[in-house]
Amino acid sequence: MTSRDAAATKQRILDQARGQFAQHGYTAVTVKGIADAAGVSPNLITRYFGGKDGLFLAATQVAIPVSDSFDGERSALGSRLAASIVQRWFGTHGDDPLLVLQRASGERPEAAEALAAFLDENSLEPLHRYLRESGIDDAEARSRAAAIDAFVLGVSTRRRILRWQLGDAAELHTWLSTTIQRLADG
Amino acid sequence: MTSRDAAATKQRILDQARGQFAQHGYTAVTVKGIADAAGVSPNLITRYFGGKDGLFLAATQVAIPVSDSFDGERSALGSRLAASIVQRWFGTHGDDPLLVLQRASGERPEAAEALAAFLDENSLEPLHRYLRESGIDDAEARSRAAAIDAFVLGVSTRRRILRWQLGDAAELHTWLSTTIQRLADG
DNA sequence: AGTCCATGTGTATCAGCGTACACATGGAGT
DNA sequence: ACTCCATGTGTACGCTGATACACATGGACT
Repeated sequence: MTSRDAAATKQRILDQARGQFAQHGYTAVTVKGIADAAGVSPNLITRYFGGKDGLFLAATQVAIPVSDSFDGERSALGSRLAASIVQRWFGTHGDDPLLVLQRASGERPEAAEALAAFLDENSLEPLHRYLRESGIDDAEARSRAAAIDAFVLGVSTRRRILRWQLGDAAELHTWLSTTIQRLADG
Repeated sequence: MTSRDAAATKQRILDQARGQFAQHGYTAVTVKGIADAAGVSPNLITRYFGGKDGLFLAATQVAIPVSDSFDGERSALGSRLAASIVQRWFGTHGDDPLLVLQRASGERPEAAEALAAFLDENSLEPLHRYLRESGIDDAEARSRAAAIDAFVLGVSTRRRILRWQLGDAAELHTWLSTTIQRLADG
């Protein structure tokens, strides 16, 4: 029907793909399933993305968020990080490519690598640098950075993989904020 | 060949199944793959476990560890928990049914539920109770328990899903111990 | 030695998946 | 009005996965 707009159709397919991959991983998701959800024939997926593999690849292109959480006093680091996380979870529309990567990490080794690399670059390393620059000894900074990183990943996993119930945004912010601050200050 | 011992064969199948499910989830693993790895015809899986589903079910039966980590002073809680975790990771042979549950959580909803329930019962709740009994206000105890729980899950995910490198057992113990203690003490 | 059942295999079947190939059709440009 | 290509579909095909069915065989027991 008629909407005969290639760009929009592509986007619809991509959205549905991300949604299903984010929920069920790679193998368990079928091309036909995605096509049906997008209201399209399976062939279009082959045409537009070169096949299931290409579609998956396209669905995992992660937009790197410019994080300003690492500018400012350490006393408010927890608050800034918490705000950034809460916003990412409650504010963003559509499924997170990072979740797709985590879900598919067992079936596609490169997904695990990509996710690990992303977390290293965008969480672990910046944290480490920030803490060190705030006057903390290198080894200790590394240790605390790893703790915060693991904590955040754990919360994310609890919430998105295991469907955790954790109150509203404000409550979540408070909890994340104080916990992260605690880990940062030692 | 020749070993014609039903119990042993069953166990071999089960071990291989756990290994593959723990690595790749459910759908991506094939009955033939497990059978080959176990040196057996696929039919035996149908016969002994009633099919792929039954095998998965059998592979996720988790032996509940009697935890003594919650006996003792709070000042050493981190150390006791860390020891328990390290031992579980370095000491145990074979793959962890809990990892199977986590990996399959997207493809089999009941796996996600089972894992969440297990963590609630064996991590979150005991922690909450322990902290409260050690004289901490209820809401605060709940908050700290959730923090420790999420942190441990995060470390586990980083390590097992994303193949984290984190030194030897002793080093890991120290880090876990101090971090958990920090979260417990507030 | 002979019987019989637990233990295991070879082959066939059926369904579903990904995708290639031929075909339809709307709509922009002339 | 006509052409033509981008956009989309219907059908078919090969492959693989799970499992059902018929068959083989070792070894415990008489």
